[in-house]
Amino acid sequence: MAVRKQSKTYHHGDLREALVLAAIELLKEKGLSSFTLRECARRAGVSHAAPAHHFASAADLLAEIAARGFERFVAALGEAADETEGTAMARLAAMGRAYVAFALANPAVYGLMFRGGANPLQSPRLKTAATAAWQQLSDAVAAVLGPKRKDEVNAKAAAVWALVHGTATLMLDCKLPLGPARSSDPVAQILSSLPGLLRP
Amino acid sequence: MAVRKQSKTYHHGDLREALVLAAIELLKEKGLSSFTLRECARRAGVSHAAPAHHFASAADLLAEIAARGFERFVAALGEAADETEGTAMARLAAMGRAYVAFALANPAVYGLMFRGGANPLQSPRLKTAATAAWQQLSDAVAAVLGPKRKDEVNAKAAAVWALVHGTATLMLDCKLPLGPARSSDPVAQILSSLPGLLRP
DNA sequence: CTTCTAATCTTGCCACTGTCAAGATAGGAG
DNA sequence: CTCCTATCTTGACAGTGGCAAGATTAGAAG
Repeated sequence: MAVRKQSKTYHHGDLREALVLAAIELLKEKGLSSFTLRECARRAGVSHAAPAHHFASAADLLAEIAARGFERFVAALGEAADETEGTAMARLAAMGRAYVAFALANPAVYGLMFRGGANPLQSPRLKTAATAAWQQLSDAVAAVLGPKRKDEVNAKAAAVWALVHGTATLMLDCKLPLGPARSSDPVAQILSSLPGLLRP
Repeated sequence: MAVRKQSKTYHHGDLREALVLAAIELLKEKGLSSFTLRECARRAGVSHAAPAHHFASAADLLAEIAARGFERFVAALGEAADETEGTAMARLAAMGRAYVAFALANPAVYGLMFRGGANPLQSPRLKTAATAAWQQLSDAVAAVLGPKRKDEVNAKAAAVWALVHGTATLMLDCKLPLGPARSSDPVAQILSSLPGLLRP
């Protein structure tokens, strides 16, 4: 379905975009492990060597998808913060929930964003988006802590990032509740101890 | 180097073990992405189809390695707890450091242990080790919290797990300090806010 | 409008992978 | 000693990513 353009024209018209969309769909269906450049070409209705003219390698296509994912990710965090009124802590908590929700809604893309291919965060575009995300979270943490030394804000922000990132990856990889007692909403349960993280 | 047994005997003698060792070395050198069953066979000095008699598939070999990794992991956590005298909190902190240290020392294996192959934690052996690890951490958390409802202990333990797991994966995947200010020991910096996690 | 250049796409190939099937070898029970 | 069975080898197959050479066409240059 979707963008399987099967026109009779020799030239596709917008192959690059079609490949990206096909790849995202393929990732959603089969996951990263069975992602294939040739399958993307097939879904775009094009020969197996056509992608080479738009992406230097398969990893390049995935890098593009990771970059787009990170940009959507930053937008989602921003929206969560903007839509939430109340204390700075409430905004931070909303961002945390948005963080995990994004990961759960886009498992393969989230995986690409962090452990993407071999060298992570190398594309300048990806690095820009990652820095923006970090800045958002760091600012939210600073707003909660009030006037503090920059070092301390950074340390706390890193801890918050680790907590939400760990929650997301555990949910994705292991269906987190390893222990016997599983809550109806394990994510909320974990994130409820987020405030405690921001005290000396 | 290592276990490249090149004897002239038609039968290897201990191929299964040799394959596991070769695979672990290969993972250390090249990482999971360029892991290859045929390369393992080559390093064990054996033909490309020989491994099939010991492992049903390539994923099976990796599952074996993940299981062994998880067992070493559980042992490392236990040692960290046993070697540490002092408060329950000190023991928990030591386990957290050991957790991250293990991940950093065995990046590929750690990756296998959690996001291993396709279906994670499916082997019974792996599941046993995972449950043991969870129990260790959960007990340590319970010792810190004192007499509490089981639900609360589970929630807090999950938060602790998420924090250390997130720290480990971020260190592995992104060289964590995304922000500008990087500490000399980012892990210690993050784990220093672990105590705050255990307060209502 | 014609021509021609450069981008795009196809076909065909290579080395490599995991897995299967069939034959070679040898260790160990009887 | 014989024979059975586990182990290992050889050879094949479909599939992959990447490269090279040719076909096709869009769009600029004249």
